[in-house]
Amino acid sequence: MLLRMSTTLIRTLREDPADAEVPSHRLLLRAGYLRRAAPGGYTWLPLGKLVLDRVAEIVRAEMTAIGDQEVHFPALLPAEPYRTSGRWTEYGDDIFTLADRRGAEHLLAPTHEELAALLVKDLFTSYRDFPVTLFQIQTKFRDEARPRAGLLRGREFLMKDAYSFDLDEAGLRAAYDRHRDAYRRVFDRLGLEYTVVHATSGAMGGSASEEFLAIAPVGEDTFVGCTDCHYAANTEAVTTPAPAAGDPLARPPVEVHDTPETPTIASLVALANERRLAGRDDWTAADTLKNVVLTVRRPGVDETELLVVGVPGDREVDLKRLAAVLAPATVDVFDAWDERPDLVRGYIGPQVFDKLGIRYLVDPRVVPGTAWLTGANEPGRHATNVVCGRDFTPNGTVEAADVRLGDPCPACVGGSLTMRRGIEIGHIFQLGRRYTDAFAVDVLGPQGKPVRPTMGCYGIGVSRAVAAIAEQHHDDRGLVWPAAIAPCDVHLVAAGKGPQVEVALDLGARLAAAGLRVLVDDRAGVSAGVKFTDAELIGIPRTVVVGRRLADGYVEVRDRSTGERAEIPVENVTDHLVEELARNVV
RNA sequence: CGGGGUGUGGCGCAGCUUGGUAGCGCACUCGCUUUGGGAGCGAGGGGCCGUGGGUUCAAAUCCCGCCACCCCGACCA
Repeated sequence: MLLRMSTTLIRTLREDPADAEVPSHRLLLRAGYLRRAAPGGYTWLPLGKLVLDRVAEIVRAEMTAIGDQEVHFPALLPAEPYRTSGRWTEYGDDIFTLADRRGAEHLLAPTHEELAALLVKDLFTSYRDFPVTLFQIQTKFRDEARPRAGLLRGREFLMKDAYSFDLDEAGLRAAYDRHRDAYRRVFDRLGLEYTVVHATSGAMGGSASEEFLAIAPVGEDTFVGCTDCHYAANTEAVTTPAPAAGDPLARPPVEVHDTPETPTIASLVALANERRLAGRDDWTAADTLKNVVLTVRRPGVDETELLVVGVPGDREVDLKRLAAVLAPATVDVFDAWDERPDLVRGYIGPQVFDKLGIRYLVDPRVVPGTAWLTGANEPGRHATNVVCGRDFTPNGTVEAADVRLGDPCPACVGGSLTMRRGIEIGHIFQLGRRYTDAFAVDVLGPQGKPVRPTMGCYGIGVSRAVAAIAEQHHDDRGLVWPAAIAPCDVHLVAAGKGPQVEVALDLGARLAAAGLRVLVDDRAGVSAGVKFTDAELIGIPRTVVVGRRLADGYVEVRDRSTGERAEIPVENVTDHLVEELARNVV
């Protein structure tokens, strides 16, 4: 392959585009890989398309290597299957919906679980046909509330999605593990530094789920790791170790105190110490029980219901974590205090929820036998020694409290949590039978009885992976592509007023004939300096300068990543580069 | 959806306070010179100033609405 800069649709920008903030977006625009064409939508220019295709090809190769079969579903779909599965309403505003000329409702698919299940139902009738996994690489559509950061969050993006079908749990686990391993090979080949974290399954439903996060400061996902062990999890999926339970009946009785003008935890703790409530002057926010009133709305239902979450007073309720637990229901902070005079704002205690019929969930730290300083459900009054399991009984526990640096690791003893940010580049799920149930996908089993397959689904953000690679592989001069996905292997720069352009084109043709992908900067009237800076911006692994030493029979070979330069005789260049390439690709 | 910011040739920006019909750098075209780290001189082309309305003799500039983009938050396989 030989691309000539003089004729290819490449236009580098000397300055940073004003509306591109993150490095990948800025550099992909500046170096001529992308142009913004629509809100959250980008045109891939020739260089960008080459990179995107190479990434997609690596993904495809690893998927087919584990026996997945490539198909291609339509992106434009009728609403019915999504109504049947419930996702038409669950996905809500994130789905692009449209009507055809007869007014029939359609959508632009955000993913294809429904279609995969229907396809298997359509074609397979016997247990002998299983297991099977289908995959496709296709443009996906989501009506993101806020597209941002170029390719990192678009409304239209390229995704590899795979769907496995197995007859039993063991088969599903095997398929899941097979994809987990394949994903590691994909991201290793792409040159990404990443981590695999436990995740929540969100609107997808199902049980086990892990996310692959490319580590980058601009990532939108915060994940935690452990200082001592291999534990890693998305913040939403972190579990809190519960303290040992005590005997609720061994605690002193509840005392109610006048605590005027203490609607906040800080003011309450200050007053409790000042007045030595319950004989103590060492109260801290962690001794208090904060009760946050929320409203929960189930998809497709108009009415909301009240939910109160109790957390130790030194923690905030992390709505993101709570929403992940409650999904697909959505949650908001309650603010209609006028409508509920029985809830005394700032002085709410859990003693009354049972009577009021309000659902009450607590942080795992609130175990039976723990005693709390909390509201007395009267203005200006709080109570001490309010004991879980004696004075109130929660309806369950919930992971809603914020996670902090230094919190104890849930997987080992003695480790503490660290926090970093990452870009979600892959996500794998054990879905179970949600979709096969929805469409009654049954096949004939060995005893002639129907068997219902169980599903897994596995996604890789292909276009997002390009951005993630750019985030991890650049310097202050431009992009520095790993050899496996660079748009070309060699960037030939013709620098000089003599026969350099002609020689460079000739050399380019020989390199291309030897199987290399070549970009030749054959632009006339462009100074050497401009060509060098453009080569650095574009970030192809090797630059070959055909310049002033040509007269002596030498060209210069530069390594974009290390900056190393070597003078090589022209006649040896082809062998030299072919050999280097072979070494790099290993 | 809430808060903040910005919309002026392809890109980066000035002009707006104090209305008078648009300018700078880069890029682009032509000519000559130059040619190993973002060249010089000369001559050019390209913008209904995001959009709709209003005020005014006159609006890029003042007023109102809308749209888009960026950042923070909410949301989000």
